[in-house]
Amino acid sequence: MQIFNTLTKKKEDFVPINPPEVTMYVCGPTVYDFFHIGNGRTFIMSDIIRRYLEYKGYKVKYVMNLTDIDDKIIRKANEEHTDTKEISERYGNAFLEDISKLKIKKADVYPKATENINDIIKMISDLIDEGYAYNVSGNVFFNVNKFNGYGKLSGKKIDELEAGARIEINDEKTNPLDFSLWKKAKEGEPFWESPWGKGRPGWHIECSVMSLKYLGKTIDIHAGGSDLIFPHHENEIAQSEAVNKNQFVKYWVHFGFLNIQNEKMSKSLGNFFTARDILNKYSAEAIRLLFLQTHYAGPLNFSEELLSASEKGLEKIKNTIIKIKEIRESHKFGNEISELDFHYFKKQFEEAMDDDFNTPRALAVIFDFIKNINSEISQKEKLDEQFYIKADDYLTSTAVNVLALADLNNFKNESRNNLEDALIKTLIDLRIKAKNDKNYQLADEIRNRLKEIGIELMDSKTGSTYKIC
RNA sequence: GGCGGUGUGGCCAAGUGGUCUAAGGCGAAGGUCUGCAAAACCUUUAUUCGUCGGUUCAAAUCCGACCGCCGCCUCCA
Repeated sequence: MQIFNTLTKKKEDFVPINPPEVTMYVCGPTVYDFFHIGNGRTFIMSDIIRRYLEYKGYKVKYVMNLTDIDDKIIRKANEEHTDTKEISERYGNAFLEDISKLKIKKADVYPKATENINDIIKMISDLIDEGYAYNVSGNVFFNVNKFNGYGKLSGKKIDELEAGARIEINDEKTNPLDFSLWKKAKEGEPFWESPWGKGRPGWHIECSVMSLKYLGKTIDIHAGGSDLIFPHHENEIAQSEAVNKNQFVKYWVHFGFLNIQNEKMSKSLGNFFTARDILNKYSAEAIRLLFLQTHYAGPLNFSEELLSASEKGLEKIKNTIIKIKEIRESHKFGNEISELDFHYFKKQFEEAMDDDFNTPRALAVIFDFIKNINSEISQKEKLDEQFYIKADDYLTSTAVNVLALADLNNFKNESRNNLEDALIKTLIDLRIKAKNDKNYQLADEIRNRLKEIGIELMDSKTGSTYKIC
């Protein structure tokens, strides 16, 4: 398996430090608002990586932090005349709700900055003791010139950055590139006691601290949006490696932006949709399918038209899975044997995913598989049970478990509500009677009226099936 | 100014030296099945990969120039 590593700018063989364990850290949200669907791309694609690693037999330890204290949260709290805790809890909970709706597997831990203040203070103290950081009347900064490898992730050079000179001049810093580890509290701001006085942690330090605390000195994978490469991840490397004297991260993974009309979706441009709003109009699976159709590192132009197209494509996958399940449950098997090479499709799927999580290719394999399955079903009179077992296994392990493009629980709820099921079956029976009497007007009326309330009937030689939309 | 990404059919998108007259999805056209639908299947839908040159027996794929779009360098997934 190969992963493109931002640090080396190459695809590299994936060799975890301590197999079968894989440690993975993903930069989570700052909880000051609902997250937008562009942020959602990072969460979903990280989830795909995690799920595929599990498919490969790795035991993934997955940590995602929640930044629950920072300028934006303070500003929001002031605007609403409340405190930062209320804001961060509100949006932290909303975040957990939304990622759950997006069918993202839970992290092992969602550590919060404010719950790790002591560890943060400890790391800052260590950085000061070792000469990497300095305190200027209550503000502590990291001295980038002290850290040799500064710029190695983003490919930037310190002197060139200085020449760029778009950095705010701050008299307290010895170098404009130095970044805050500890921010002195201003009047009315929330604060924690520290050796440098009342204040709060800077943004970058929390990831270094929590990554170390929950996953160790060197972790396998650290992922996040491309906009975090500089300065956030660069700074994390500097802090962590300065203190730990160990390589911080083995594989850096960065996700491309979600664009709207070719522009990066962002809060500041105002061109965003919250994941929440999108989920009200489209299924989580369609959102996932849309994201999977583009490689994770490239840009993805987002539009509702594309989402609708994905919703259609998803139907094809879902219909096939439902059909296979129904045939298995009804035991309507024959004894015809399929020549279909299931092993080939499994291999193709794995080759695609092994190649830096090439989900567009993996999807092509799945769609190809589905076409073959349906083709077999429509060409042969009755296939044997083995065929359906293998087809079911394949789609469950790939489309359902790795890509989460279908939720088996939902299918069950749809068909297992006994009363509802019996009612619909009664109507179906009556309609078949009408059909047999060539009373097509009545038959069509039953079908149309059921459709109006969201129940779609589909006729086949053996009878009618239904699905709830 | 520095660094990076990207340009493939109507739309989205994979492919980075020969298997490419280019995967897959959406859309469109025709057909099979059906009382009609829906679903599904079959067939068709790029001799061409931003433009112009070059390297090579061979290029969407390598090199050069040019054009277009986007991003990072400031908080940002």
